[in-house]
Amino acid sequence: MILDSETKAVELPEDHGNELRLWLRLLTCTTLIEGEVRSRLRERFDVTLPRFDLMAQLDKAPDGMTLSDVSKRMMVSNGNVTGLVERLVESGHLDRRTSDTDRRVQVIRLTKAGRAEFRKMAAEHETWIADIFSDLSPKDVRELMRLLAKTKASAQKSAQKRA
Amino acid sequence: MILDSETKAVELPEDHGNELRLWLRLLTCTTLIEGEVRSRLRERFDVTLPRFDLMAQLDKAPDGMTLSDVSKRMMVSNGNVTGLVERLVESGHLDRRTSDTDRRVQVIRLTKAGRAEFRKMAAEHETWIADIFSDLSPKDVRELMRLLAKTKASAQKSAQKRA
DNA sequence: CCGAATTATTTGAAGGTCAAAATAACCGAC
DNA sequence: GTCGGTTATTTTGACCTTCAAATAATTCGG
Repeated sequence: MILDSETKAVELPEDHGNELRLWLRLLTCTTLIEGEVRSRLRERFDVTLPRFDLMAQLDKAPDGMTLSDVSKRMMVSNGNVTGLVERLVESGHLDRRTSDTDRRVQVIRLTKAGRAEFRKMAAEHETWIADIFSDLSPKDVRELMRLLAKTKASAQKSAQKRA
Repeated sequence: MILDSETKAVELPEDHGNELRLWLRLLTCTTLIEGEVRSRLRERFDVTLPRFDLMAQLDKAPDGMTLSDVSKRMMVSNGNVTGLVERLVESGHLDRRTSDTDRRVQVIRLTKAGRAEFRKMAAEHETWIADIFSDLSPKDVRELMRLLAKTKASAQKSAQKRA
């Protein structure tokens, strides 16, 4: 806080240019990589990224997940998941059933075919990612992991405060 | 390459788990921050992120931009920009005119009102970003900038190869 | 000048996304 | 048991997004 020539308190606008530039760079990186993954998934497997992501979640949960679980994990809205699941059940990748113990709950699982399909995609996907990051040394990777963890914590704290 | 017990050449599947985890963390960070910015923009100014981003591009270009320029800068499709611009012209934030020298080209600019509105939003936006990254030291910020630049270059190289 | 290739933009179809409202089912206190 | 609050999901409406095809205008070689 400083006092101006008329002795009135004014805020000194701080310079947050570096943080802003960092955010733009982070966004650019992610957009770039995401776009690359997206188009490879389409080309090679004719599948969208959201479908791939949903299947990835289910692959880690052999006993299935509820729609709410999925929506939390994927950080997307409930209504979004409804539609996504709808289309994947339609195409035979997912199995959906109402829970025995709570009739509000839908439990979804990969079908046998869905799982096989996903495993194929996942294997190739992993090599794409490796290639995309191939110019980073193991040390770079470790360091980025560390700094991004810190970033995530900072962002969560900021979001928390507001909520 | 190794030889298995039946003397047949097989690929040794390398472990790219770290790169994969790095990618997921990068994605999580970005999604988290983007969601936060998105909801603050909605709450405070009732504006969507894509509109804000488009206006941000135009704010840096007093003489306007063509739709193609915008779509390259924003890394989104042409058709996308058409619709976005359509709605912003409608709401009086943007001015759109056909180029004098090339009648295929549409030049768009911020209107006076649009620019004023954007400046207000941008100022506040910058403080949000600063807050979101506030737990990072200046050194962390520098280091992240450096590593993300390296990541971007690596990703671009990988995308290049494929195209 | 003419036609082919290129470039800028729009349109259309399908899908993804959110917030908010609606529906449905559970749960706990009476 | 039933009323009220909570939780799980779906629906709705608006918007964003992409790709591919269509339209329109420019450029350039001949």
